[in-house]
Amino acid sequence: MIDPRLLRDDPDSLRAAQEKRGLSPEVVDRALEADAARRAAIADFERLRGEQKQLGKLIPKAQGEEKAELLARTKALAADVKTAEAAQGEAESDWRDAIYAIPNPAAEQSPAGGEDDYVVLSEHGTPRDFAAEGFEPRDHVELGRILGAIDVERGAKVSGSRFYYLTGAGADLEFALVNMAMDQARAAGFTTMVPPTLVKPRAMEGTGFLGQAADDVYRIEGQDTYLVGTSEVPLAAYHSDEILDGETLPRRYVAFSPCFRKEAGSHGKDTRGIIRVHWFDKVEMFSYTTLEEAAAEHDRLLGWETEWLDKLELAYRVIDVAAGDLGLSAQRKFDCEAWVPTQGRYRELTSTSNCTDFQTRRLDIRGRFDGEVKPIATLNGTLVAIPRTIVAILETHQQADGSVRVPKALQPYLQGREVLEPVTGG
RNA sequence: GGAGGUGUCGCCUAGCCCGGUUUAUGGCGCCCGCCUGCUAAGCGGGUUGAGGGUAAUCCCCUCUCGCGGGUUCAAAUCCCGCCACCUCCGCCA
Repeated sequence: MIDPRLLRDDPDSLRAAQEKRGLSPEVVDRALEADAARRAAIADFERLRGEQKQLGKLIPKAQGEEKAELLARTKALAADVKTAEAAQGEAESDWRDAIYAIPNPAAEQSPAGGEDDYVVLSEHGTPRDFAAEGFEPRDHVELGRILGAIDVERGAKVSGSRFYYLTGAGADLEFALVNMAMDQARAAGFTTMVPPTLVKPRAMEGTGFLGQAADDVYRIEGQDTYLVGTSEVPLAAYHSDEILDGETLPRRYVAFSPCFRKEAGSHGKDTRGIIRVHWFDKVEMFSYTTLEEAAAEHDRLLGWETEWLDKLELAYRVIDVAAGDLGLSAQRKFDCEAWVPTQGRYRELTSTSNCTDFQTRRLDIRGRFDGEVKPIATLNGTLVAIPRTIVAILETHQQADGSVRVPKALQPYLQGREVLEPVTGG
């Protein structure tokens, strides 16, 4: 959630932030009204409650007629207190709903507009020129079949569309990537984690995935729990209701977890292959730090992502995602998009977001600094999302005979293999 | 899944049976001050968090004894439901 003080002190900045995202400023006015109503309800309740407590203290000392009279008065008052308390509760929940609907205002540097209004920050490597090399590149589905690495037919047979099996070299590739990613993160000082991926509503809502994004989330039938779409959720909720010692910041965690996404509303998009799937495994970086340090930490996360992509010898670019495409929680977001040869375009491989204090306010996470309790920031960044990374590696490093060269840095994690060779049968 | 037990302001703990004088006791830790060649000890004070009033870091008020309801003029205390943990039984990778 946004800082309630900001709503009261500078609603115009929030209206402007809504405009920048291409959204209506109406939610701001609704929240302002709810805030006023809430404060009035609080004052009302507290006045009555205070009176009740004052009178209540006199009762044990009173005797006879005086006592009877006090009891009569407080009895009447008790009903009013109850009514006022209920009204306050309602006003609080209206206010909460209103303020929860306001997204994190985008950073000043974030470009205004929607999905297509991103700004390219940098380009790394050069897309391979297969025409010059004299052969037509195969797409990852074909390569996956040749290498015995990806089985989408049987994935669909067993689990439905957008599911797959990683087999043989494909499965080996996943473990290699995960281990390599974990090693990189560990070396950078991250604490490794394997988090739960089935979570309560609090964790989901706290990270901003139950608003408009709820359509994309799997809910367990008959149970108030959700499958997470990213380990950002359990990593953010990890410290919920805690006050962290400021001395221990930044706290950096790296988690391996499966991710589940309904991909509602993306019918017809990326139907071929494993670019867009309902389940995939991912290694995710997560930082808790001070608000002052958040932007610098964001740059560091991006640095670890580019270091990773460089080691995989991929061609990619970094974009500054536009305000309207940030999602509820992020204040700024960088996507790393790798070149996918058979698509002739860049596709998102990793992404890093600065959520400032938006999630920590919802999850009641704060820091203590020289005795003072203050809000802190959370940031997240992908190190490796398995299927898309496999797509980029296979397509980028393929050779004319259908084999795939293994990037040098990855070789030690693949039993020293330098090339993935085609297999026969299936 | 069944039975029993436990959940108090950082940690430990008193209070709960018998509701009100509890602004929740005491210890440890921590902070400030005093004292003391230094250190330790000793003495005094402070030490949950949130929200509202306010220009306000002073002050006043409300909420906070796992969570949510209920009873009552009044709930840490009585009643109901839920959650977590522990012990035992059952089941199970």
